[in-house]
Amino acid sequence: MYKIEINDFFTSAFSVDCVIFGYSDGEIKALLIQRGMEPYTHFWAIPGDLVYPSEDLPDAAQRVLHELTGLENVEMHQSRTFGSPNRHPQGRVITISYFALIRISDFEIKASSWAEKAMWVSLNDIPELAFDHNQILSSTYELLKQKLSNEPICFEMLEQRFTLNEFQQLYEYAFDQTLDKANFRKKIKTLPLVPSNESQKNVRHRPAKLFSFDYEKYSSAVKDDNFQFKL
Amino acid sequence: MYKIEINDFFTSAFSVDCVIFGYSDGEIKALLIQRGMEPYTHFWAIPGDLVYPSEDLPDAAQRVLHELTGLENVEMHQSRTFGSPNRHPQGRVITISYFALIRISDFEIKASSWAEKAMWVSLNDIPELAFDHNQILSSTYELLKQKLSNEPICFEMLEQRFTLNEFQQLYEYAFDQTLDKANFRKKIKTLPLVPSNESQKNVRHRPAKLFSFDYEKYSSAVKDDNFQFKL
DNA sequence: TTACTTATTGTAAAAAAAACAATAATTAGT
DNA sequence: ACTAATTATTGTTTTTTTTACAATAAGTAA
Repeated sequence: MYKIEINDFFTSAFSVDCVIFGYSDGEIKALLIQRGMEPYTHFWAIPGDLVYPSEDLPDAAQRVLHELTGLENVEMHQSRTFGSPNRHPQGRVITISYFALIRISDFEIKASSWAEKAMWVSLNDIPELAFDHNQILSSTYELLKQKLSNEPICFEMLEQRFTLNEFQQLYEYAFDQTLDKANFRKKIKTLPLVPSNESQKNVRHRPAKLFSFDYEKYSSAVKDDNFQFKL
Repeated sequence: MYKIEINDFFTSAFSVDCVIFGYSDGEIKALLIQRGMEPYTHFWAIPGDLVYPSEDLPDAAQRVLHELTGLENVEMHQSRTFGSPNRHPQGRVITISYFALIRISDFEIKASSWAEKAMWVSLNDIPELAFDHNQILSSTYELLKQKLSNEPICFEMLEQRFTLNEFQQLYEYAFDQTLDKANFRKKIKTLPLVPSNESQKNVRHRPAKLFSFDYEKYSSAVKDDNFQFKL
């Protein structure tokens, strides 16, 4: 049997894949690109690419996302790592998936580098994706749902100002259940939601008031009162 | 500027690190080895090693754990991935950490391959470890604690038969709080705990009855009644 | 028999969640 | 100015869950 040498190990590469979630029109969406490059040319995919040999992973995620979609300054968190030996046709490539939630309207997406297109796709309409990206996306969505009930991250994808109904609907969508409106409002009374003096426009009924989430108040409540977000 | 070629990417390696938790004498412990090899010779470390170029990650975790500690057939789950460019002095090595919970008394540990020693170390007494292993261990312990409150994994580290007090004490240790015994027992009434006809031995007071956890009943309850473990 | 500690059951108070009902408010359109 | 439409908002009651605390019965080793 051939004896493996230390250098035989240093023959792999790794990539980062950036699962970016957004919310609009009552649906959670993911940012996808169309590949303009081998392999899987013209397939839709999660934005991702190889990591430079001396680049840190979070930096790589930011760089790759920017190169392919134009998105800048998006802070991502680690999701899972996928490493089947044959997941990449060009060699052994392990991928570390990262994810972030952003407000769709805050960013302009623009396909560049080898991305032919970039667009938001509702989680209900995800096509067949390149590599094992369907698996990456769905496992990251599970992680997202878990975080949604324990951390106030939904406000990263809601508009900066939102109605309480929009807030509720996001949860109803994610957990696939309807919630009692009155009780929902009682529950969120403990959260640091700041009412603005503006309201919904162009609706032919009483408009809902717009609220925003006060992150500072939230983190000081967590520290001082041991407050715990839970929905 | 030097143009990077595809082959420049395929110059990295990756490893798996196996965080094995156990419970005895009222403390959660981790299985550590002492390194008998460069780098970090004689340092204590989490059992881990490089992954073969065409080996799947879960397989690698099992193999490495077996080679270093003698443990066989331990099913592990993925924790996090650590990839700082300089975390390994011999090159770019990303590590994927895996973890498992086992019953200490069910296995005999035996250092082999390049491990000089292998032993269980209480989480209260973890020394300085090789590489970034202190960080890997503590972040995996956080993950463990999170899982402890949502999944019935504690029974993987309790003795196969345990008293309700031992069960309670494990939670008190992990979450660093005392619990009311009467209320704890009411809470766990919904769990499929099967009383055995044996009791504690060699105690000079009424012995506690020994229970075991019925995994089959649990999974069918999850499926049929939508039961959710929560402690 | 005694000391020890657990098992087991109970009760009352407090808090949280769920279910449901009623009223107030605001806008677009007529 | 009025109306239809629909949501916003508050309130009440019931049910369930959690918490706190107490008391008694029971089994074993010394």
